Amino acid sequence: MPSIRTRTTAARRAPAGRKAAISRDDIITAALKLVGPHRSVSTLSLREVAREAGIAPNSFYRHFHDIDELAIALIDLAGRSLRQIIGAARQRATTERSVVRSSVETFMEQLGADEKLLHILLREGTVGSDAFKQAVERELQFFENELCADLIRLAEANGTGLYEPALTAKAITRLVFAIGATAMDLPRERHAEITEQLAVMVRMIVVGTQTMAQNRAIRP
Amino acid sequence: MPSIRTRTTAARRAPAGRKAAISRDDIITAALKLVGPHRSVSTLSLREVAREAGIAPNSFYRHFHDIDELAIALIDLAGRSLRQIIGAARQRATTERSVVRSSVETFMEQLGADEKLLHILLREGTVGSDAFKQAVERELQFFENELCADLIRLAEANGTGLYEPALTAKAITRLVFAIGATAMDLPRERHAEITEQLAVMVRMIVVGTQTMAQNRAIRP
DNA sequence: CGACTGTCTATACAACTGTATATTAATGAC
DNA sequence: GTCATTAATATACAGTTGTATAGACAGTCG
Repeated sequence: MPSIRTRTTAARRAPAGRKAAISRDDIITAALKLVGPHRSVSTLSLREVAREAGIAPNSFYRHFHDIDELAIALIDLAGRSLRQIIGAARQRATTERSVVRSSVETFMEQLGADEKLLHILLREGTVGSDAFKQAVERELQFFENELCADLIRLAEANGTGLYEPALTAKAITRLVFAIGATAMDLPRERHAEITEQLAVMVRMIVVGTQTMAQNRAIRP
Repeated sequence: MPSIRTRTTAARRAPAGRKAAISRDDIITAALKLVGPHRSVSTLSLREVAREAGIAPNSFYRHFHDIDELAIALIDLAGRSLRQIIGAARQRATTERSVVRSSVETFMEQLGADEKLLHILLREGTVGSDAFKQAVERELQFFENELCADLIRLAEANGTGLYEPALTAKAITRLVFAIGATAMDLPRERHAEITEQLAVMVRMIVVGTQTMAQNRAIRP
């Protein structure tokens, strides 16, 4: 039966035992070593990750309740990282045309680099548990929101209209991720070609939304 | 050492043994019972399918060399089935606007019906072996080609231009499948809403490609 | 009628999985 | 130094998987 003094000086959860020899991040790093173009997060086993991290299988539970919790952590990490990269690229571009171009190009560059993070985001959206898919969905929504704000900003700056900005952003985001997912498995020589195609496709959506806005303005 | 008479009367592979008690299709049917919104083809195990089909695990090998071969058969089946359904819907529609509408609506209807086939196509595109992904890619290409032909036909009939028909078809196909994949996990009440959104998105692409074609025609 | 041939089943095995239990080792508080 | 607390481990267990091997059954042909 614990004494009253169980409550330590520090208000919440004072570490009164052995120092942790391995951290959550170490496990995440180990998991990242295992995933790749031919290995999806959802097929990782607890034991496999533990082996790669050099710890006993059971030690995994000290840091993650589930293997799914690990997967969600990976997805969050991937989303945050990619949003930062794309965001930086977008801020460098000012005109609308170059925003499309530079975003698409940066996206495809990340695909070329063997950054596992993007692969995770692209591939794991359709498999795994519900919590799993919701995590990917959440990241995509972040992208949509940022893109939506950017589209509105540019439309105002350039005086072009915008039909349903939120839908436009959604269409662009989903299309880019879908095409990116297929490009992932293709040899790198074809990436340039796909970048061109992707830019044209996005252009279609942008021109479409502008034209539809104009037509609505003309005959309300 | 086999005698020369091993070659039977029938030129190729005469069935001279026990009649097959179970067929490839029976196994495919069993596998279809197992997949669904929360179960992907790539996670099916050989034993599981055999159990569902009521046969011994080893009997599986008589009909499929791999579990991957089964998966590819499922993908092919799903692709053929869906193409037929959508194709029929498209033939019923004549004007361009109704082609977009009815195709999208038929697509979403299929999603609502608990047809496992569409689920397979939507979900398995990004996971599994290479042969696996190629099978899905092949089916998507079929859709693209048929849609492309339809777009050209309609553009000529209506006198509207078309900027890069193949790219337009690709953009539409990928977008519809991407949105469909996310809709799959949502409650059915929201399907109507998503159908509307999807129709607008596709409209954006169509209007975009037409406008771009016009602009190209004006200043060549 | 045999004999053959192909289909299917039974049994078995090694590898792997997630997790339960008990044990050891390290750290900070007293 | 002692002791409680906690991290990490070792061992173990039941379940699953894919597949190898060998045998049992049912048709067909000579």
